[in-house]
Amino acid sequence: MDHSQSGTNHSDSLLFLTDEQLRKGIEAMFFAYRGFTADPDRILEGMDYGRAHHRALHFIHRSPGTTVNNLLAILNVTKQSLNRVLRSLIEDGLVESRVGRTDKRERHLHLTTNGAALERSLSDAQRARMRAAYRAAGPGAVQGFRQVLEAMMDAEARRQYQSLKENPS
Amino acid sequence: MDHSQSGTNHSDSLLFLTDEQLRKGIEAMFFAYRGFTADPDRILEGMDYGRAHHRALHFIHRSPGTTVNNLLAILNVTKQSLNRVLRSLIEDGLVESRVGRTDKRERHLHLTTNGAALERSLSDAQRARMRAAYRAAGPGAVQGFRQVLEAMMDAEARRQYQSLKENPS
DNA sequence: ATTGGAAAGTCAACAAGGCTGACTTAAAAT
DNA sequence: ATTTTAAGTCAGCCTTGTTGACTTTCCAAT
Repeated sequence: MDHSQSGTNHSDSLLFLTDEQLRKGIEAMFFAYRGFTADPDRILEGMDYGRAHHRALHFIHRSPGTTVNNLLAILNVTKQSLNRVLRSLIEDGLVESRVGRTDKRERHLHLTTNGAALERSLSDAQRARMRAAYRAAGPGAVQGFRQVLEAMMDAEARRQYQSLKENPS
Repeated sequence: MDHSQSGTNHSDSLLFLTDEQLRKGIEAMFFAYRGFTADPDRILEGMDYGRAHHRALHFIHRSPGTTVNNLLAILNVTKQSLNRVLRSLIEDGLVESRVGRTDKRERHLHLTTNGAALERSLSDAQRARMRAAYRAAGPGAVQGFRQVLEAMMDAEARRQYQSLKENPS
């Protein structure tokens, strides 16, 4: 790769993207993601839970009855890592694991009443921030935001994101 | 908070934001951040370094001569945590720590030639993805993306983000 | 000039949440 | 009947975050 221009190029594309513009985008992602996770993190600190538990609760809420394997594919962690999280959620009565009726090897995951309550308090906080950000940025910004994020995903993540999109619970 | 409508509200704002729209934004952040960090993570795996080292290299490159305290404020970690990372970078000759000339308690951080080379390979990869995402999303999307991210930051992070903005290296 | 406090660094101990590898059980698929 | 798949578990390791206690250096105010 040619570094003599540090990658800046004003001539070979539809957009004029300077390294400076790209770097601001990178830094915006870094600082914004911190804000994005801040409220749920605050709620969970002091409980025995962390961000990993939040993710599990979110996607079980999103796709009730999902299997462990489905969840592994979405979260992109090892089953040992997920299992530690799920075990504590099940032991604490926030998640229920039901043996599959057609395929008894599978475990189908559901939130209990308590689990749904915690998930809601976490997602309320996160939605409140997202709502405030959307409103501050204005209607036009929302679409651009989602378009850039979607284009930033790996192909497999985008597939998962879109299939969640098409399958609203 | 009233959950009877799960937070959906079509009447008290400029924007019509359903919980579904907000949740898609949340999931977009989750999947996109994974893509955002994927390329540098791949480069660093196998080296003794991780994401924490990447962050330090990025902001030292961004603000050469920054002090340890400045870096702590930006990264929002404890000095013990940062110190472990900085120590390995200094030992390996990627970062240089210079005693301050006016205030000798301070250490001013600079990338060495080797440090700058690694930082460049990391940021080249990250910029390439950001550039591709921007181009795929189109010119209008870029501004919306940045506006929403900026509005999503905590006040202090936004201040830091903007002061980096106003002070291009 | 002394002292108080800030900046930096270090040590020890710990926790969350990733990982690999090896292994079991049960059930489905071939 | 055998192989493969889904789930779960145990042990051990790594990175990166945390607290708390402590030292050294050095500026700045009294």
